[in-house]
Amino acid sequence: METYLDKTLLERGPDGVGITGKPGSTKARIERAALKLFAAQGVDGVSIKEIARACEISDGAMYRHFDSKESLAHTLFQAIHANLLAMLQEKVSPHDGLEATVRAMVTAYCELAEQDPAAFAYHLTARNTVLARAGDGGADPSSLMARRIKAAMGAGDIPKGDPELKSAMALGVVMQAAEYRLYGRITTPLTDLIDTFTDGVMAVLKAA
Amino acid sequence: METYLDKTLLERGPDGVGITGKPGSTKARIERAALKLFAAQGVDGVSIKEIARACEISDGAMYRHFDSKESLAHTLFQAIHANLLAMLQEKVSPHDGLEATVRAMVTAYCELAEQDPAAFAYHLTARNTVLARAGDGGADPSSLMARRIKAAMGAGDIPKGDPELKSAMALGVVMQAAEYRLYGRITTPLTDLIDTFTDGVMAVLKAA
DNA sequence: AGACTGTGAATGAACGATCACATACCCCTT
DNA sequence: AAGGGGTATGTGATCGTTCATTCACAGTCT
Repeated sequence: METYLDKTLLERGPDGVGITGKPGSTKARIERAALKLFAAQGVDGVSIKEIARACEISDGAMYRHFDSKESLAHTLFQAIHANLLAMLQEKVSPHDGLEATVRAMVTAYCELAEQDPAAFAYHLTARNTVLARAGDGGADPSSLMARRIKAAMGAGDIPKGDPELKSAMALGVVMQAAEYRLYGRITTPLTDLIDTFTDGVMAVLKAA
Repeated sequence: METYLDKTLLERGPDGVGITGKPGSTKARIERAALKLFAAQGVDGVSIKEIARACEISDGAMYRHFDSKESLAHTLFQAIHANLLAMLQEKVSPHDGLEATVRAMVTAYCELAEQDPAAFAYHLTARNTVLARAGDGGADPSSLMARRIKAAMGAGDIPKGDPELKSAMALGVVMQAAEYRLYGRITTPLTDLIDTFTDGVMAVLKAA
């Protein structure tokens, strides 16, 4: 099942750079090829042979670097997820106010989406199929946001309500736009929209 | 590749009711079983045998009712899409103001999500993989929204900007929350949140 | 009799994974 | 500097399985 992701956008990512392997290494080339294909066709829609052909090695060689297709898909997702979380945590400080936290989060998503669209697209489509129900115990961006929102509610900065719900509504503002960008319905680089997103998210949070 | 959709929610849909076939008919039972499985595991993650077993018929009998798995998946998606559009168009009138239009759209999504979570979940995950880039020429809910937003911008009701972008941001408020609901992160029925969503969307649209 | 609906074995293709074998590279000893 | 053993890497044929689809056949209605 093929998607309609913007192919030129997918090619925009770093070239020989993988996720786990050293840039230029075979492992990195496998990861990069797999990432593009997973993003465009879904994990189930891609065969080992296809990935191997895309990075010009034999099927057998794949298994010198990864135990299985499932493990490759899982490794890639976890690495991207960890990377996103790191980008976020590096931008946000515990002393920041709500708006600064929102901006940090928006920026992290926008930067990943523009720097490495394939990684972002794979993360976007796979997050619900691989992330366990309870998540990793609140270590995901959304839980982090929910906690900040709860604190802001307690401090009276924004109206009270279900923090999880408000977090979803806030996240949606950015994520849906990012999805539109991946599918070519929006062409403005997301990094140019950080202010717009921040304002939009703040407006949602302040709404009753 | 299994997802972590809320299984009890998936079961909540109408039982022998399919999409195309008469309720209770074999065709309807196939459609219902396929819908649940597609929603939970993705089209590529489900085999014909699996669907057949789920509705207690033989593999061969499947082909008395559908040409292929792909055609079954496509038929289901198109029917749900058309149904969603009909629900929306029946609620919205050309004379309505922006807020009434927003409310109509929010209501359509929320009602489908609660009445038939499996159909909604499948629509949610499949819309990007099956809907062509240019869509069906603006006959999707989002394009409809974008047109209304553009008109409201022209009338000076909301700040000017890219209607497609604003439409994405507005849609995201509802869709991300709906996704959270499907994955069990929110337990409030979406139909109880129509006011909240409408307010949130309006806040986003009014934001600079 | 004839149309419709169902069965389950069969078919060929594609899949993920493994294997014996080959080549490249590095470090150690001479 | 030369040689040799070991490890890492790559190959492509091959395995058993599963896949979507087809088919001859059998009930079940009208």
